[in-house]
Amino acid sequence: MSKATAARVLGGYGVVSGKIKDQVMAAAAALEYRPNELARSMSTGRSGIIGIVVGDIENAFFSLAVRGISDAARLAGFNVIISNSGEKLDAEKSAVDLLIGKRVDGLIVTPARCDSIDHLRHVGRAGMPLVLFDRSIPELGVDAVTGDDREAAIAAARFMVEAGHRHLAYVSAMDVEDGGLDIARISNSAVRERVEGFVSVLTEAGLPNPLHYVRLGATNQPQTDAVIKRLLSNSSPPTAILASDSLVGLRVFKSLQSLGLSIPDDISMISFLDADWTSVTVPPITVVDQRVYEMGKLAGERLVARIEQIPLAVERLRVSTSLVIRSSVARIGGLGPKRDVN
Amino acid sequence: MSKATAARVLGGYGVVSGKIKDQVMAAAAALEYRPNELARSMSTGRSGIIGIVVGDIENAFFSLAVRGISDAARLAGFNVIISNSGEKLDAEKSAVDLLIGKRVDGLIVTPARCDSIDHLRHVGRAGMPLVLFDRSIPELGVDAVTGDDREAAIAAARFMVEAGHRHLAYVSAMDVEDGGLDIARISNSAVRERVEGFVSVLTEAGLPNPLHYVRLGATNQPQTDAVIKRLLSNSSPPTAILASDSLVGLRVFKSLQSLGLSIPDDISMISFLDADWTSVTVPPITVVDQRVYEMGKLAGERLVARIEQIPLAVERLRVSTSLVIRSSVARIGGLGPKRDVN
DNA sequence: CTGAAAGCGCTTACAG
DNA sequence: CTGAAAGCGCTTACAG
Repeated sequence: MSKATAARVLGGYGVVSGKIKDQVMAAAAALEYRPNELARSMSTGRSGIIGIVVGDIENAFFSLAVRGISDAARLAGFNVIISNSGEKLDAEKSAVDLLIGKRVDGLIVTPARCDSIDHLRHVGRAGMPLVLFDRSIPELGVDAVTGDDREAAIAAARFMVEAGHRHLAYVSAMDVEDGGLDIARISNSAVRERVEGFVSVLTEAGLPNPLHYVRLGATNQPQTDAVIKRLLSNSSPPTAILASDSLVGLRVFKSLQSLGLSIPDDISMISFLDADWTSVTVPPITVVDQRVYEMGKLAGERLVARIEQIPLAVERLRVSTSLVIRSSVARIGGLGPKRDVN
Repeated sequence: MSKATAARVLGGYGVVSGKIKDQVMAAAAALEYRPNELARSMSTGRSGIIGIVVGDIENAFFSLAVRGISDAARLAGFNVIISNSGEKLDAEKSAVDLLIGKRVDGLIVTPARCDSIDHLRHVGRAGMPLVLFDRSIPELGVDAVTGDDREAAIAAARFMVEAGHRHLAYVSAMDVEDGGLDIARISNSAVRERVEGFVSVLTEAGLPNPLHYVRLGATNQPQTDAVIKRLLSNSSPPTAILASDSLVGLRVFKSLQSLGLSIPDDISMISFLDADWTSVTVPPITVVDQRVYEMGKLAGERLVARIEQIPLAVERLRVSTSLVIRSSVARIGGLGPKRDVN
């Protein structure tokens, strides 16, 4: 029989008689035939692959997200190929290029910077849908799935303020080039919005200098130790710290621990992400639960819808967060903070 | 000029004059040309992709390993495509099939079961090198990168025995079908070897019933709670627990905590893997440091060497582990265990 | 229902 | 140094 006929049954397209079909299947099984997906993709123009570029696969935030995306992808018959940018713009650029080269059917990326978008425009021009994850870039005109970062930070900060805290710090891992901190110029929209929310609560509460204790650059343990030490050496040091993600949170926790400070008696803290470690420390840590799996799933579903050309308005999808209250925030009484630290 | 010439400069092969080269490059840049890697792979027979099938990407063990593999791959000019088996044989089979279909240049897989290997033989027959990760299957005749699981378990068990413990438990997440426990039939070689090591120490120390407290099936929190409860309801319950991985370790920790037991006064424990959470608990947990990143890197390098057809004997590469002693194992004095639990 | 041809976008010899 | 042809393994119309 002809190759075309065999191809029809193996490829599952066209029409073939039952008898021949059986013969082909038998032969294919005997020869351990597996279709060459590469060739198939070349003809059909679809690779069946979704490309993902995340900041750091070792970060629980991203690995959970990846599982969400993968589950959505698998359900729709897609596979995923994952790249790590390490939150470096250059790595992100080449990852995107590579994935375009592999002719993925669509891309999900966590942009390291929201102010450098040429490489992201390429993907649209290459005819592939793109959905942004965790961070949004309105100018790009593509879908984005994020948390409700502003509201989350507001809830966390408000919780601390209501507990009586007057000096609150926000600590993030974001790399910063210059010393000056201009909120509007924070290039990661998630961090920017969190800081905005944080600052708005402090302003609302009539606290002075809301930006005073906002610190970026806690990218590793030594850096974090330095950040914390500087924070606490202040004349009226913060009594509560909001950590921008669970990695930062863990580092802050370790810093505090190594300084011999006890939580929440000496200092209070809240961390983003309901990570493993937050529930087994003493005390357990109050966290912002981000529902990352849902975020990933939503992003995956959205991308699939785009690939399948379902008509949809470009949107920013926000997944709501909630505060999981544990025991890391002290209630501070009467006149000013109770502390015995310096 | 001809397509062939343009292809030569874009593809970086053959010889082209400098002048023409510049023209082509300029035109390519203007048109935002990206080579179609699919087509390239079809012609060359190389996809530049390494396939990875892991048990669970959310498990820190695997995400660290994936980073090791990815780093090795990237250094050699390969990209990775990751699949999750969830430790399910069926999912693993289809992942392997899929990756073969994608014509990856080689595969690294963490076999869910070491006693079901047909699908793994396929990859060799499809002409692709395979390296096993974390678990070894000698019959398959392919490279494997593992920890020194036997020695690691021996070191951990010995540490406990030397601290005076006489009743030691081993808890793992492995799924088991029947109730009976036959070490030789544990289908995950890493777990089997750890149990062997564990048992050998108990035997050597002249302790009765070395298998008595070996428990599998701690696959989630409720299961683990049940396992722990059963263990402790024994007439002479274990005074020390060795957890087979960091997920099990965390669950065991939480179980113990929820029972109101304090570590190490009421009960001691050691966990495999130097995971995040193990250093911030009270007390910090003594762990088996598995150097997973190195394992991943080694596996990646080995696979690359195979892809590049460097002649090498088939080997099992073992990455040594070490015990990180913290404070979760109590020294038990004089006559029998000191405990006040039931 | 089945066959023969063209094409996907590259690379690889083979000529000129 | 450059061009024209063949081929990688599929799918997609188009005939029969």
